[in-house]
Amino acid sequence: MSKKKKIQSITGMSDILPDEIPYWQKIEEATKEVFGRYGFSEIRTPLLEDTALFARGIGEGTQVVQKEMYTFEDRGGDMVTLRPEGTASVVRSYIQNSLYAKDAITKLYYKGPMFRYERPQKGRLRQFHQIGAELMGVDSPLADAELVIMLARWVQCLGLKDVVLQVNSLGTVAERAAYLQDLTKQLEAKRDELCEECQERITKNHLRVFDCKNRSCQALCKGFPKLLDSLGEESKAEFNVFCDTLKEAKVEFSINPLIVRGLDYYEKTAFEFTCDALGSQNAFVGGGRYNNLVEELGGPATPAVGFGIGCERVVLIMQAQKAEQDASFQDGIYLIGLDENSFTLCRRLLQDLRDQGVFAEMDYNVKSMKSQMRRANKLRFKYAGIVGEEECKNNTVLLKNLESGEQEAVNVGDLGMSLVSGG
RNA sequence: GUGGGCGUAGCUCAGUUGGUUAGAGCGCCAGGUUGUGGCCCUGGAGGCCGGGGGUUCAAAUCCCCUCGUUCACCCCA
Repeated sequence: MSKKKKIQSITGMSDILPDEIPYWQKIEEATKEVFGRYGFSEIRTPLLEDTALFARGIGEGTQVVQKEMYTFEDRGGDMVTLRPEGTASVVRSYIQNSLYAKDAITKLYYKGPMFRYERPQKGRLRQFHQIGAELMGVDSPLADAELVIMLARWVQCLGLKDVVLQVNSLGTVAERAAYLQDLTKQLEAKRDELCEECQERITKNHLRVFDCKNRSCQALCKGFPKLLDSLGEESKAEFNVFCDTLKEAKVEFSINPLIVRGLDYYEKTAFEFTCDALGSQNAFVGGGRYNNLVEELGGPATPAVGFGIGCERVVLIMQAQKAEQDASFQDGIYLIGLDENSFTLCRRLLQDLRDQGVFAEMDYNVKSMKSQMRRANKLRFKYAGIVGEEECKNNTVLLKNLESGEQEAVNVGDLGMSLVSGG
């Protein structure tokens, strides 16, 4: 090992190693398959955007914008930011490329890394990956429900267990503003009885008071009005349609009036998928409706609904719930050359087999048979192809099935065929 | 930004009240007589005990600082 100082990855930015890749590929396959079935097309946007996009889109006052963005000045003097979420970029692209002109309804999904400067913990990294979808051009609870149903099927497709879906309605911007004003008044009246943290929340995060762990705060909360109860008739009716549609599709959910979204643009429908396998950060999907964002970013007034999936969190669930890994043998052949001549023949054979579509491997140096056999077994190859003096002379390969232990001499020319048909 | 836990071999961890050449299991490599893997046996490589400073005759062990990591708060996917 070198004595030079080791360089390691940046805090909160981790490698996804080969062992973990199968989970990621399953997730990506399920996404392409399920989202495609619901009419969503993939879109890829840059990781780096004008800082103003997020400041305006997510909300100047949010914690994400104020404290968590990777923002810096580029060489030309412009302020740029590594995207902390995907929706703002998609909406920007939607406007910039006039996607609204192709059809009144636009369905897009994306996947990729996001960046937030936070303290890492279980299920939270500084570079993390999200899969998200946006349905633009429709203001209907049917669209909201469609997304949630799609997600439920996606969860099913991945085989995730013990998943809980919680839904809520935040009301329209006007309804929420009126409610918050009322709530603020009531909170102010009881200010002295609230804990220190909640006193701060009065001005910053009113709704968070509801899930304060402090017992006296909890007791007081029972007396405060709930946002869901204060909605107007229309919002309530829409929320009911949303819930009924989920029920029709046999999607189980519970109504949680405390579900709040952290980004400013959300209104009306809000939802979260959670799983206890995740620890403290237990939500792996969060989403909701945002009817003002497109206009806010300079596009035509366009209602929209969307969600974001935290991929690392999904991987955590899959790992926690994984079934026993089967250590079965995989199709393919490991070639073993016992001497220089045989080894050279094996190298040629290796290339032929690979060209025929066979998964084939071998060493780069002639080693003892024991050593080569051990590696064939370690890599879980179903077949070993042994070549020594005898085989060279007869132009054959001793094909050994490592699973059964049986072996037979096969003509070099027939090897590819017997592997393809017999494998 | 705040608080707690943990940094000893590639991995998981032992290491007694400070006391010789710092250990185990797994993994890796090589052998166990002629050309046969897994199981078993033997051997080997691999550690400035995260880094720096201090106390001491003596520090992996005690103290301080620092870095890293992890969990939680805040907040979020």
